[in-house]
Amino acid sequence: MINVTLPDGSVRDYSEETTPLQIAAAISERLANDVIAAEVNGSVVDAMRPLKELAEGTSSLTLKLLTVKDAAALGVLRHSCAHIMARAVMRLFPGTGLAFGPTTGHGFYYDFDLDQRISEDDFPRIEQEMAAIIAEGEPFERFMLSRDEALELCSGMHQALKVEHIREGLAEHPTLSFYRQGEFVDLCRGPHIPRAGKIKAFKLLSVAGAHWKGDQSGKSLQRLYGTAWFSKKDQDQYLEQIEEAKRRDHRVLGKRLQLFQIDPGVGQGLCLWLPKGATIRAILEDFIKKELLEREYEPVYSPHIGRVELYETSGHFPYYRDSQFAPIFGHDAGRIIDFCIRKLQEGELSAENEATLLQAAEIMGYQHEEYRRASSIEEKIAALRKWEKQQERYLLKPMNCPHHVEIYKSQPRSYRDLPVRLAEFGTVYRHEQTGELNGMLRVRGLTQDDAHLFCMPEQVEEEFRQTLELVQFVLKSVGLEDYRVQLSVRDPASDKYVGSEENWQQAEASLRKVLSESGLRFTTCEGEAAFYGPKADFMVRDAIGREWQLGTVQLDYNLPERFELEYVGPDNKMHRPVMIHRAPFGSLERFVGMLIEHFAGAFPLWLAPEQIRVLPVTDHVADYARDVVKRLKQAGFRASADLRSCKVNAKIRDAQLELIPYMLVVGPKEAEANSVSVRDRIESRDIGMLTLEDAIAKFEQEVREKQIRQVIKSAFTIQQDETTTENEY
RNA sequence: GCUGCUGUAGCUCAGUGGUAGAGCACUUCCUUGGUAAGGAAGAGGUCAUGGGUUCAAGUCCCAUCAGCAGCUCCA
Repeated sequence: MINVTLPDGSVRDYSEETTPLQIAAAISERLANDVIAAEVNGSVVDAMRPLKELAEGTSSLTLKLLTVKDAAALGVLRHSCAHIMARAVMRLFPGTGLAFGPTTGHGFYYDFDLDQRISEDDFPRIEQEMAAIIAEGEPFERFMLSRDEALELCSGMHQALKVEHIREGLAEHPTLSFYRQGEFVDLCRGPHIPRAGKIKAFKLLSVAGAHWKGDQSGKSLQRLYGTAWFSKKDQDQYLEQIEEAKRRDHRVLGKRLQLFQIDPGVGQGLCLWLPKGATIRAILEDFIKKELLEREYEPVYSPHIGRVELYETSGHFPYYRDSQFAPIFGHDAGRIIDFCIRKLQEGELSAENEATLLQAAEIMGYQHEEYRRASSIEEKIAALRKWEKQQERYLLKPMNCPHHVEIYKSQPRSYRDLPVRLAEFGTVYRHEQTGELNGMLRVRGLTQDDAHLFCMPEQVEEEFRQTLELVQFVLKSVGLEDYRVQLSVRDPASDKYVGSEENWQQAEASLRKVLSESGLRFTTCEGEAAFYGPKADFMVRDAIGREWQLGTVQLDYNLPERFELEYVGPDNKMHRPVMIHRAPFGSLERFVGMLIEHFAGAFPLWLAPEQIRVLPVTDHVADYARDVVKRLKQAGFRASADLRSCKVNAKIRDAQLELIPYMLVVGPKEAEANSVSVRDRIESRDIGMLTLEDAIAKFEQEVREKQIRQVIKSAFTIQQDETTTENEY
């Protein structure tokens, strides 16, 4: 007998062969019908497995029956739907190789190894086949095999990837679980729904390429994405949210509202801020500048390029070489010498090519006596490097920190001067892979609202605390109040990090301590730290529930060491300061792109590029309209008049579509009374006639308070983390 | 960077190997109006670029460039 504790606290004994499904059936037939899976001792398992398996050798367990009402059950449903999709694909495309088929935040995918291309045109027949499988309602059956049996089964089914995975990825597992549904058998950890009929709504969404085990050099697979739900209604809501996200796309709105442009003639990932977009950015910049002055930051400016040595010292150049724009060489032969060094290091330079390259470098003016004398590869590299260092080499700056470090070093610092807080809207350039570029969200030239704080070790926690407070303050000012912090620490097993063990431990401990004390929600991510230090990233949820990585605070004990930063302590000895890198918005491109989507283009009054438009009813009141605009501008508003000789209806429609917060309709009546009829974009109606003074006072208050009167939200409320479930099998 | 899809007027998009199309926007004229589109006329094109196949290419093929989706990456 097994002792089972149910969520209501009741305890009962069941025979070892009893399944959670049978327990449900004993309670009520309806419950049994609703059961999707079970939660035993906190983990989700099949409802069709006998208790003795689930108890894992013990004689008691806690059991929760998961039904369509439990979010955890949705993942089980979707994973089963992935199996059904795979089954349908195998029926329609014989010879399909199976890779992995996990669930995602809102659905599932399955990777297929298949020569024939699946396109969206194939979706209807795949969906039809899936519907047929679901209608048959066959059960999912679990069975266990030894490694040898599993290998035999998978190779018998010609599933080479599964065979490989059992041999390599699952080498530690003595036995392996499989699930059978009709003729379809798949190596799978489970759990699954009892029968296919539980799936009430599903849809294939897209097909795209993927790599076997996420390895870029691995086999190319076709990934089919889909979603599945307990009800048609849930699915419709989800699909509507996808449509809503499309409607908000900042690339579409940015074009329609003339906020920014990315022009192939200028270059991939290089953003042109059009006047309206630039206005939003300028307002945000002014807002932050003012805030930083109050918090005793000092403004600095630094150039867009710097000597390569600067980034060699910082470590950025060697670490991120492939994602930077190529260095600018002052000497014609610089590029050839640089190429030779790299190829020598990689051992890929043939004697013939070496001679050719050197001859070319010589023609360009490289003096190579020392190189000729070199007898080993190391000596050759040293000779080339020595020459290289005598030449000018510049890099478009990928980070602002080295420049700010040099500013710190420009004078001797006393402990009395610390903390030194250097702030700059620093524009940096990164040669992101073409496939990564995405509107303003991922660009090659970006401006960070950057600052570097240099402080004594004992000041670190207080500075970090204040920085967290600043980030929270600025996010709140734009109405973003739903966020969590992700603490990214190093992966102890990796060697990509610079600096000593003590420094890392100290940095991570400080961040963790302050975060814990702050009361902020935070999660820890191993292996996500920057190469020079741990960081706390702000993950902000927007109006329709999507999460964005915006602000970041990073703690750095390493750059001060690399650049040998110092200050004179009270003991009259030299000490090493600690650096904090921080950017509350992250980059202005990304931040504004995110804001466009968050507000769906309808910015609050204090941020709207055009705040007020004056609409004369007839040409006869054009002069009065101009006068109103003039007075609005004198009061500090961004306003214009629509003086076209068309009907006021048309002017209103255009202003509404341009998402201008307020429209002031003026006709003979208003001109007579020195007043305006205010139309509110949000309410989409006339809210009455005010004197111009009263209207200005109303708008001024709204701007002063940074009121956010409307955030267009999605009706969609079912939200889960966008994390893909770990897919061990 | 990889896999796939896409590229026609300023925008959104039709276009079956045989003379380049629509709606909106734009320009001009008429209209002078009261809270989401008044009317008419006009202008606007190297069909992304470069090759190829063909009597004939926007349409078929190849390459390049750019965009999109996903993968991989993100200081």
